[in-house]
Amino acid sequence: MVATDVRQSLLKAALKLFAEHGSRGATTRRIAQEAGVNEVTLFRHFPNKQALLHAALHAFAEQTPYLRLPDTPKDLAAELEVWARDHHKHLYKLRALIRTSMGEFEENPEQCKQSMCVSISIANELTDYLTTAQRAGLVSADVNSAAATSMLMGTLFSDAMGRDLMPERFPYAMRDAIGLYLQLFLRAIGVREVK
Amino acid sequence: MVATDVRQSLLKAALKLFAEHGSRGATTRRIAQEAGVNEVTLFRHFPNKQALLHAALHAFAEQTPYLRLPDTPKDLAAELEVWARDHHKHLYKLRALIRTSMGEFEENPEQCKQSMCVSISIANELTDYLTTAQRAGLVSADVNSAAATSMLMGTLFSDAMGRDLMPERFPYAMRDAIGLYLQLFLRAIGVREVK
DNA sequence: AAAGCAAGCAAGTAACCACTTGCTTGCAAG
DNA sequence: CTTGCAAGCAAGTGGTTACTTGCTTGCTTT
Repeated sequence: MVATDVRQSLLKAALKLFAEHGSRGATTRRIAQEAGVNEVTLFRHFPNKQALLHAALHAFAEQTPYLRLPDTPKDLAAELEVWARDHHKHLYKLRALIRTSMGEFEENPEQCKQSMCVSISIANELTDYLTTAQRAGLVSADVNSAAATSMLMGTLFSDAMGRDLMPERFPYAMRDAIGLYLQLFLRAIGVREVK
Repeated sequence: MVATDVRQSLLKAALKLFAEHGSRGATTRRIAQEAGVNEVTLFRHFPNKQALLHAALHAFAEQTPYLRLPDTPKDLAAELEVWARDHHKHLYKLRALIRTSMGEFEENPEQCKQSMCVSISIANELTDYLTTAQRAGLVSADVNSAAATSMLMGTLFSDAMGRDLMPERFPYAMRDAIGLYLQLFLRAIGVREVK
C-alpha cells in the first residue's frame, strides 16, 4: 500500500512546513519536495492546498495523546507536577506549530480554533480536577477554579512559547521551571507544602 | 511638510497590515493603498518592503509607553493591580501584532526578538520590584522573583492572547479576570490579604 | 516667471504562486 | 499478456508579487 504512504508523507511534510513558514510560506512545491513526491501527485491526493493543510492539522490534532489527570485528586503536589511536566513538554515540542497557528488567527480564525480545541478540553479537565479537589477540602474554598486553571496553563504556555524567543526572561533551566511554578501555584490555591 | 506625513502613514499602514496578515500578506500594493499613496511612492521612501516593515516595527516599539512600577514597594496589592490592569490592556490591544510577530519567529527571529524587547524590560522591572519587596519583608523569602514574574506576566499574556481565540477558556469578564489572577498571585508570593 | 522637488500614473519585468494538461513509466492483478 | 492504476515528468496557464522606468502634474521657493 504505497498510496496511503504517499498521503501520510504529504500530511507530515505539510505540517512541518506550515509550522516553519505559515500557510503562505508552505508552498505546494516545497511540500511536495519535502515529501519526496512530484508536485502533481499532491494535487492528485488533495483537491487544493487549503484542503491539504486542513487535513494535516486535523489529523495531527486527532492523533495527539495527552496525559489525563486522576478522577479523584489525592496528592495534588505530586499529581500536578507529573501533569505539568508532561503538558509543558508537549507545548514546548509544538511551539513552532502553535505560534504559527496563533499568528494566522486574524486570517483564518476557524483553522486556528481547530488547532486549539485540544487545549480547551485539557483546560476543562484541569478545572474539573481543581473543583473536585476543592470539594474534598484540598484547595481553599475561595479559589476560582477556572482562573486558577488559566493561571497554571498560562504560565506553562508562555514559558514554552517564550523560552527560545526571550531566553533572558527565563534565567532558570527548563527542568527547574516547573518546580518553581508549581511551588507558587500550590500556595496560590492554598495547598500546604508537604516537607 | 507633507514628506514626513506620507512616511508616517506608510509606517502606520505597514504596521496594521503586518499585524493582520503577516509580512507575506502585507503586500506593497495593499500597504500603499491603505496609506492612500501610490505604490511607487512607497519605494521612493523605503529601499524595499523589508526595510519598511522593519522601520514600522522599530518606530512602534520605540514610541510605546508603559506604566512604571514604584521604586519602593508599599501596598503590593494596590500597586500590582494598577500595573496588571495596564499591562493586560496593553497586551490585549496589541494581540494581533504580538501573535503575528511570534508566528514569524521561525522565519526571521531577529525581527521577532526586536518586537519583544519591550516585554523583556517590563519583566526586568517587575522582577526588581518583587525582589525589593522581598528584601523589605513584604514577600515570602522563599519566592523566586524571576519565576513569580513569569507566572504573573504569563498569566496576563495568555489571557490577552487566548481570550478571543478560545472564549470558552475564559468564562469570566475581562474586568474581573485581573482581580482573580491577582488574588491568586498575591497568595502565591505570600502577601496577606488586606480586608 | 523659472527651477526644483515630491508625488501620481501607466506600463513593464522577472520571479513565483496554485493548479492543469498530456503523455510516459512501472508495477500488480486478472 | 494485457489491462488498470498510481506516480513521474515537461510544459503551460493565469494570477500575483516586489520592484523599475519614463513621463506628467502640481506645489513651493527663489
